[in-house]
Amino acid sequence: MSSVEKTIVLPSGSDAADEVPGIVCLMGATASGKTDLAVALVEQANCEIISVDSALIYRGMDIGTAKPDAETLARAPHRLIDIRDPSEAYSAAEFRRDVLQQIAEIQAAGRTPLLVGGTMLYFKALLEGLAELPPSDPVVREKLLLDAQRQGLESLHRRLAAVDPVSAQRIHPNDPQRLQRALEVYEVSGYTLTELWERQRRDARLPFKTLQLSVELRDRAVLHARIAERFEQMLELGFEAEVRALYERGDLHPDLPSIRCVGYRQMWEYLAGDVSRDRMIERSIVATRQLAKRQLTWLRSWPELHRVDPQERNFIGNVLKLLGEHII
RNA sequence: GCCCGGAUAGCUCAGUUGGUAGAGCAGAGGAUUGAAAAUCCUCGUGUCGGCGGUUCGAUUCCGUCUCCGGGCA
Repeated sequence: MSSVEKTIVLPSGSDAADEVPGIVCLMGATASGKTDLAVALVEQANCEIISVDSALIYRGMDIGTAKPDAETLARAPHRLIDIRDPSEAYSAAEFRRDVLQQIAEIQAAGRTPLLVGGTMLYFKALLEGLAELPPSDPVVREKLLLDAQRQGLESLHRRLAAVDPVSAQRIHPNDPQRLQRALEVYEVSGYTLTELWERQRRDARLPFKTLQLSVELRDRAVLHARIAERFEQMLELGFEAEVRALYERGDLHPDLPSIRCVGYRQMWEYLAGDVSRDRMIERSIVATRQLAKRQLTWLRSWPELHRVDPQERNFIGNVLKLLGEHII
C-alpha cells in the first residue's frame, strides 16, 4: 500500500469513569481479507486481537488454517490461537468463557479488544449468550451413535419427539448432530432442550459498546478466485507435510473436529489413498467455497452490521473512522 | 486412410423398445444454542454435436459430416 494518507492515531482507552468500554468485532467469510485489516488496525489504533476461529485454536495446524505467520503474530499477537491439541475438542461455550476473560484482560490494560474471525456461532454465543446446558458427554454420545447405527436416525427422532416435541419439530430427522445433542441434553440433565432454552436470560446483553464489521467482497467470483489461489499457495508452503505429520501421529482420526476442518479432511483422504491428488485439490477448494457461502448466509441477516469492502479506496481509513465514531 | 466406441445440464454420466429427458457432483438460497472450517434442508429446460432421410412425430432408427478416444495400416 503506497498510501499517502496521514495515519490516524486514535486516543488510547479513556480513563473517564463514565465511559462504557467497547469491543470491535471483525467478521467475514474465509479468504476475504480479515487478517490483513486486523493487523493494519493493530498498528494504527490501540487495540489487541482475539481470534474467533474454531480452527485456529489447534496447534500444529497452521498452513491449512491460514493462521498468520510468526512474523505477523509478532507484530500483531492473536489471543485464543494454539490453545488446543488436534486430539482435543472445543466448544462455543468454552469459547464464550475464554473470550470474556481475554476481553477483560485487554480492557484492564487500557486497550480495545479486536475480535477477528469467521466462526459465526462463536460470535453469536458471545453477543447473545447461550442457555445453561450440560456440556457434551462423550459416553452418552457414543451410545447415541450406536443407537443411530442400529436403529436408524428415524428412531432417534421419534425418541426425541416423545420427550421434546418442540425440538423434534425444529430438528430435521436427517440431522444426526442436533438429534444427538438434543437427546444428550435430556439424558444427562433430565430436562429437555426446550425447557432449558426457556430459562435462558435474554436480557443479559454484554456490558460493552460493540462495533460489528464485516469484510465482504462485492463479487462472489473474486472470492472464489482468491480461495483457489490461496489453496495453491498453501500447497506450496508445505500443507501436505503439515497434514502428514498429523496423520503419522497415529492417535488422530477423521471424526475429530480438527481433522474435519476444511482442507485437512480432504488431505487426510488423499494420504489414506482414497482420492487422487487432483481430486483432493478440487475437493478442498470446493469445501472452502461452501464454507464461505455458509458464512455469508450468517452475515446476510446479521443485525447491526457495518459492511466494508477491501477493494474500496481508503478502505482502512474508513474503518478507522468507524472505530473512532463508535468505540475508541 | 480403414475399423470400433463416444458426443445428453457447468462437470461425470444414465435414459427414452420412437411421444422433446434425470441422477451424482458443482452452483444458488436457507437453517444454525457446548462438534460449527461441523451438521442439515430446499432448488434440475438442456439447439439430447451439425445437416439430411424415414415417420403423424426423431434426442432415440438410417445416412452423412465434424470433433474426441482406442485399434489397424
